[in-house]
Amino acid sequence: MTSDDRRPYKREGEEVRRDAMIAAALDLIAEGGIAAATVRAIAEIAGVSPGLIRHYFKTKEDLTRAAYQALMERMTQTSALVLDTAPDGAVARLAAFVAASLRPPVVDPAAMGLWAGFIHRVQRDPQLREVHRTTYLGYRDVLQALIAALPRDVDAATLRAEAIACNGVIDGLWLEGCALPEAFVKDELAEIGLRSVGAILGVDLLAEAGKE
Amino acid sequence: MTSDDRRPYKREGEEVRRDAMIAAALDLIAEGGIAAATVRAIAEIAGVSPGLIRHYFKTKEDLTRAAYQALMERMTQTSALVLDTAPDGAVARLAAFVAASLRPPVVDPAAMGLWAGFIHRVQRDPQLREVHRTTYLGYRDVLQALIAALPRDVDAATLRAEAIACNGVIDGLWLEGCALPEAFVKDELAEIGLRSVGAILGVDLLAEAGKE
DNA sequence: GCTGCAATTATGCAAGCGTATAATTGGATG
DNA sequence: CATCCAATTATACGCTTGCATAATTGCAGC
Repeated sequence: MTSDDRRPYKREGEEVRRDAMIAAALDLIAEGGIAAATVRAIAEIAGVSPGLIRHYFKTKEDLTRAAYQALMERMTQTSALVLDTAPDGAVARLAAFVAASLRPPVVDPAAMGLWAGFIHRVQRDPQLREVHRTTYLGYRDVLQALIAALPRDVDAATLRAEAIACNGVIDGLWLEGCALPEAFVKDELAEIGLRSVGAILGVDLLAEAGKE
Repeated sequence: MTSDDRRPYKREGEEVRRDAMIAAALDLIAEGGIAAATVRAIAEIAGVSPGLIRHYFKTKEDLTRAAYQALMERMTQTSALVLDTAPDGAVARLAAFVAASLRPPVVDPAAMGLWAGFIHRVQRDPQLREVHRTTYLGYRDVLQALIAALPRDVDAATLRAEAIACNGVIDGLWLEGCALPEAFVKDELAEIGLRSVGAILGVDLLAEAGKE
């Protein structure tokens, strides 16, 4: 005999379901922190019963790992996208990259909340740590390549230090912009970033950025 | 009739107990994330029964708020402490302050984990947000005062932008040093920070910092 | 259309959570 | 040294959590 109040469902491939669960987890963490991403809540947003999560992820920690990896890949992808539409010229490209990193949608409180929510696990879980290291260094390498393309003459050690410093400026300003959005007027952060990175590198990025 | 297996205790003043609970909460969050800071665990580490927490903090959220405030005050205080023993001269004092912010014990993975753990609540809880704003701006004011003391001639708006930028550099480098401690050799971050802040302000901080 | 099986849902459980409330006790006060 | 009250502990309750397991169902292949 068949029970009649059982939720109807549609069969889906494994990938569809996994992606839906990961997306749901990220949405929940972004909005309500790690604590909000319970198995039941994730299931509800993914349009699925809680049991199915267990079916696709051996444990909740597994789902968390997958979500973090997806997040980092998405962020890296977004950064790469900025470069595709950047203008010609080394200085202009660097300026565009810096400015884009300090404006919405990159500067976004929700993104920071998401990132911060994972930090603790990243520090403890070696697998997550490796994902973090790779993506962070990947971003810095892109920045370093942009700096290296500038019409200057510097040695490798200086270049590395400059890349770290510029990355630090960008990260720090990004952080402050996310944490206290109302403390800065529109484009203030981008201007400060351009001026600071320019000062560190001895290049005028502000003039170049205004041209677009 | 008195029960005989009841835990003996010593009476303490309110402040002693509150401090102990706050310290216990911070320790737990630092080690195991926000999730580890349960009422029972906090009580155990504070050497107290769980019920007492409810007695001194109306709700757990209250304790969380107090812990965050204590954390932020401690961090600012630690950085500012250097100023007491800093050498004379505006440039040297600024250099000492910047360098101290980019070395242990300020640069500390546990501190970052702690900070990250609070971020989400900071974004949503207006009271926590106010604590964050105040302490953040407090730190920036100290930095801005140090910059203003430099033997230069700049207007107020430029000074503010410079303070934000320098704060951004420091925050960003601090973050990277905490997140990937093994990615930098000793004092590398401090040197990069000094060079970058110096470049932004048009002052040579590195030469000055080496003198101590 | 029937069958079989993976995909999916439903149910249950033990543990841990924050909080409320009642009972006990330490130690200053007289 | 008896008293008394705030400081403290103990107990219990209602929820939620992650996870295990059993029951059901959609749908492709015959």
